[in-house]
Amino acid sequence: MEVNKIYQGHCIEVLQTFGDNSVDLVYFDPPFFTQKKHSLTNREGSKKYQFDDCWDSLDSYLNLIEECLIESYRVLKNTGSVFLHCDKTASHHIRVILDKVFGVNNFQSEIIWSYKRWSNSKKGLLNAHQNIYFYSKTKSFKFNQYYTDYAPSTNIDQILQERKKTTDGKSVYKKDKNGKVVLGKEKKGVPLSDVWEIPFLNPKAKERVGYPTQKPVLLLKQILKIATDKGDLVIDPFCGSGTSCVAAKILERDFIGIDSSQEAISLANQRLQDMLITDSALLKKGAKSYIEKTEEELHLLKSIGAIPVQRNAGIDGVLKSHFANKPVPVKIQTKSESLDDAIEKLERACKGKEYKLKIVLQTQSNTVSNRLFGLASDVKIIKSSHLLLVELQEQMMNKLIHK
Amino acid sequence: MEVNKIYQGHCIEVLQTFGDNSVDLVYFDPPFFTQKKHSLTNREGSKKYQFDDCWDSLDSYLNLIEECLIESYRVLKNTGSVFLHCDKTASHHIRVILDKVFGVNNFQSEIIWSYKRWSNSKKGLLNAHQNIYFYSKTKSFKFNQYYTDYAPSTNIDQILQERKKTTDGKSVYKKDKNGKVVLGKEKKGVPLSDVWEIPFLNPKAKERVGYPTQKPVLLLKQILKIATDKGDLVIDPFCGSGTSCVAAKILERDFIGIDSSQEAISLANQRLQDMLITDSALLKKGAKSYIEKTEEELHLLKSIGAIPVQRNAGIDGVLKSHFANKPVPVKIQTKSESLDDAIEKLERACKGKEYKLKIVLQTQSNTVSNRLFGLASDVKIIKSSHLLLVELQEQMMNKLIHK
DNA sequence: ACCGTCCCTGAATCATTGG
DNA sequence: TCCAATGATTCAGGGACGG
Repeated sequence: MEVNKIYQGHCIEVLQTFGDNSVDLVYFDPPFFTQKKHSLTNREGSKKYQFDDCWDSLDSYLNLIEECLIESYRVLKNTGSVFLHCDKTASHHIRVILDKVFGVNNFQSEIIWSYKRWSNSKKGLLNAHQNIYFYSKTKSFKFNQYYTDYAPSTNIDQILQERKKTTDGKSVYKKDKNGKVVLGKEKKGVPLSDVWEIPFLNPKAKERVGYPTQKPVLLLKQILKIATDKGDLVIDPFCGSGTSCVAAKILERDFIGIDSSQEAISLANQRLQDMLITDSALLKKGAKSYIEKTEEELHLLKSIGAIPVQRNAGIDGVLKSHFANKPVPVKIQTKSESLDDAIEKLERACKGKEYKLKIVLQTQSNTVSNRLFGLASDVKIIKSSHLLLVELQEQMMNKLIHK
Repeated sequence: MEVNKIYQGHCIEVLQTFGDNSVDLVYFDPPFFTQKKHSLTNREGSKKYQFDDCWDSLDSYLNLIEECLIESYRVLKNTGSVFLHCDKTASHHIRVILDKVFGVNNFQSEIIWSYKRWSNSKKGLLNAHQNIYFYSKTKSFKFNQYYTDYAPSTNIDQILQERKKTTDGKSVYKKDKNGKVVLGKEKKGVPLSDVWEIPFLNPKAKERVGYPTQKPVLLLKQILKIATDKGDLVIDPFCGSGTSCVAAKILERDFIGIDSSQEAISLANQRLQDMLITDSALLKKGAKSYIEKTEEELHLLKSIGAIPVQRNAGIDGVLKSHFANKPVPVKIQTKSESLDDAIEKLERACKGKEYKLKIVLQTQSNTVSNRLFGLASDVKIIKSSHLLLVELQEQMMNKLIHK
């Protein structure tokens, strides 16, 4: 059989043409049993891709999955494994099948792909994850240990210090004769956990090709990295728009894609030529880079019932409840700002918008604003409780001194 | 049946004594199916023998779960729901049972409790989550929507603008005839998602009591908050060390715990008793009940640079920096308290201690204190920024009306 | 009870502007 | 020309509504 190609056909029939023990990884991303038709138009609006995820019954769906998994099991090498991607709808039934086909003891992990996404008005909790089941064919499966950064709260410096036991059995940090701490051997980081926070493919991302249920390349790369080496063979029996194939090509793994839809295959082939991958700014810079407020500012905002605003200079928050049917923007005076500066910045940020009330939270005990006199401004000043406290203490101090 | 009590016995037998449609929430945290560990412990030693007596087979384990779920279903009100906490070993089988007993359509969410954990040297991915299945008895289940912060990458100032559809179906921001953007209605925040990152143990509280599978109180509180109201009845048929009972008590829900082990029950009662002892101690000082600080109070305290103090009726926090070489106690006026009440409580709590400054944070716009006149009290009143805001808005409203 | 259609959301990218 | 700030845009997937 030829690798690095996408085959058209029913996945079981195509799989049957492959030999035993020849594949390193099966990435299995079947329809999720949503009983819905999924359709999406591509970016130019020229083509509409859709696939039917409607089934006669749960049993007929599960039968297909089972047969396909049996074939997958057969073609896998002894060091191989399967990653089965599904969502809450049928995950439990599918895992029962996986137990049956691969064996309970070859269950390795339930990977949770978690993401933030635009919300909706559902009663209940917002859906924000999908499940990936990781089963190996045997105990001697291939696994590349992968280390992530330490949690931000971890004191890395401390971890790097060497430790010793004192005579009374306590563990303390070792110090040399000059009293300096001894740095220990290199630590690799924390082993990758089974909860993966990877951004959902945003509607605006160029990586999107218009195929429904498209997965981010990043997710597939992570799977391929931990379960295969360069040159290994990856099979995706429901390849759809071919994300797994793209990831395999990037990481120099061989791949075989299978899909029943000719349209999907053309699309996947197109992607393999273009290799259009956008790297997520969010992931590159980190979610923290968007946060520009200090803890104190956040507490102050929340204590007055405001939602923090991170992406607008001049506005630090918006009150949850409107005033006169309009939102109320809030600006916190910074240490280096005069009250007038703060007011001006807020005014500027509100240009072109009809607010009925704007708030500046005064945090510094400087003189009263000059700007407000004689001006018909709807900016109002409110002193922070902390400022009131500081002013009170100053007053009391003065009294104590004068005694 | 008596509430706020822990019963000893087989969960099914105890459940059978309860009436139909009488319970608001069942928190179901069964023992893990330890069939696999059974053989492991045989090799390693006799330490874990306590677990291996339970189950002959997976089927007998699942039978127990099923019977117990059937009883749980019976006792639940139509607005009630069940939260079933389980471990990956048998979670899929248990969910099949849940589908059977509660109905596929009453599946609401698979909650992922994810946590950071110390790494081990296991081959494969680090286990860092557990699953909680949320099923309701009927469609009209009780659910308290709970809103969280927007993602830092969201431009909230922008999404407050109203939108409209153009003739060609695109969504654009609405503008009035003067070219100004039109501001839309109030936003509450983002609905809580089904992935909950909660630390294994609350780092601040000395929560651990030594029971093997103890769950953090925070996790249980979150469940109770979204699925019950004050005064509702919560049942935990496998209550173990009684975390759910503790959470229920904190949040003023009624609870019934059931466990077969007398040891577990003593432990759970001990935990509840500890809370009671604190209560009675507080009663002597004049407190009414165990009060938990709300998030608002915590933000208020932190915004003025105070450290929250738990479980002291007269003092809610202490300032980080001393005044005149003495600590400064802070009390927040509660909604139902008059300013004088608050002052009196603070004074009483401070009796016998030489503070140079005591602060009451006024949160309600009631009349000025009478008590302070003519009294040489060192209690000082500071208005919360939120109160200042509310007063300002009232003033402005009055002006608008009088025009 | 069951379609199809429309409306509403907000995360995060892309596009444009401004310095 | 480059960078940061911010305005514009997309679309899954709920609910509501109408037939």
